[in-house]
Amino acid sequence: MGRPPCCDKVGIKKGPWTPEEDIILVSYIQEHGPGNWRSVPTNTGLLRCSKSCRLRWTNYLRPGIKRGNFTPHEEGMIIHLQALLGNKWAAIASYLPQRTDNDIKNYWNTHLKKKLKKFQSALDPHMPPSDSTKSFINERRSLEIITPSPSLSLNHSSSTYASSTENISRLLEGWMRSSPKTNNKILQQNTNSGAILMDNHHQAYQPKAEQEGGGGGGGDLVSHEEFESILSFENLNNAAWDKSTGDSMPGRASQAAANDDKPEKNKPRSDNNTPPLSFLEKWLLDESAGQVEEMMELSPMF
DNA sequence: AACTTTTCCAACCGCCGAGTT
DNA sequence: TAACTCGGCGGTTGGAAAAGT
Repeated sequence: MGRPPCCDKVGIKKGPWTPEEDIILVSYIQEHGPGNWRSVPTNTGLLRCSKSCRLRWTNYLRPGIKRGNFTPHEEGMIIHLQALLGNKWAAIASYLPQRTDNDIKNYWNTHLKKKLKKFQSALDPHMPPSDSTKSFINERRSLEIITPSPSLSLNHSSSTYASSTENISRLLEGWMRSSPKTNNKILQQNTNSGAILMDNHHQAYQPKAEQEGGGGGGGDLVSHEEFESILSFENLNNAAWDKSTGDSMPGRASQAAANDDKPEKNKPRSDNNTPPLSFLEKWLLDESAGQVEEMMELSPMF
């Protein structure tokens, strides 16, 4: 017979993750590393299925994730890759190592698809741009080329748990204060095995309080630098992508890194769907991405 | 101010290929 | 070889926040 079931479907919790659950998951992965998701719920006591744990880690908690503020270059890459590969979000994400496939998929569905649609209708000579299109173009010029789009920033309401590494660092900071004994142990492990809480939001993400200039909300935060220095989890950080060989896949990088010593079965299916990196990568990064950027500069839509 | 509509995205669902027994 | 699960993927959705009326 096959393997035993990964988790009992009865009593499985669904919905948004709580800070406490995040901490439990992060702490567990700090200790054991990502992978073997089946054992995560049972070993941690989390009332989540293994899939949910993996998704949470992959999309939000793993180090190296950049959120919000897609740059024009990233937009161009996504548009180009989508045209080339179709809706192979994992494959596309492999060329944008700091982005998750879910993020790219969402961004495509909520932003780029609409923009392309407008762009196409704007290009249609029989359909002169409407006032709304013109204003969109102007808006795009002023907001998204010159400055990051407000809609893309992570200036979400802070009334709900935003599930960012920012919040995790905030939570862990309090957690470390409250139980120094236990946490020293974890810290010890971190020193050996590396940090989980890398935060790559330095440029893209600011807490709301800081953005508003108040600074009150972020005053008691442990800085990202502190966290990085305290917790350096190098073997969980993004796998180095050897661009010269194209042998390894970037993106889902921690997974890839974690899977390096695993059998082939655990490697992403997209491996098979992705054209050889050496070709695409060169084409995208050297030439076409430049063309896209050029197009985006020339085109008011991008 | 109150209500409605739209936007956005975190998370779930179902499927698939591959591995395990 | 069959029956089963795992990990991964893409599509979709629920609900909170934002925008509009």
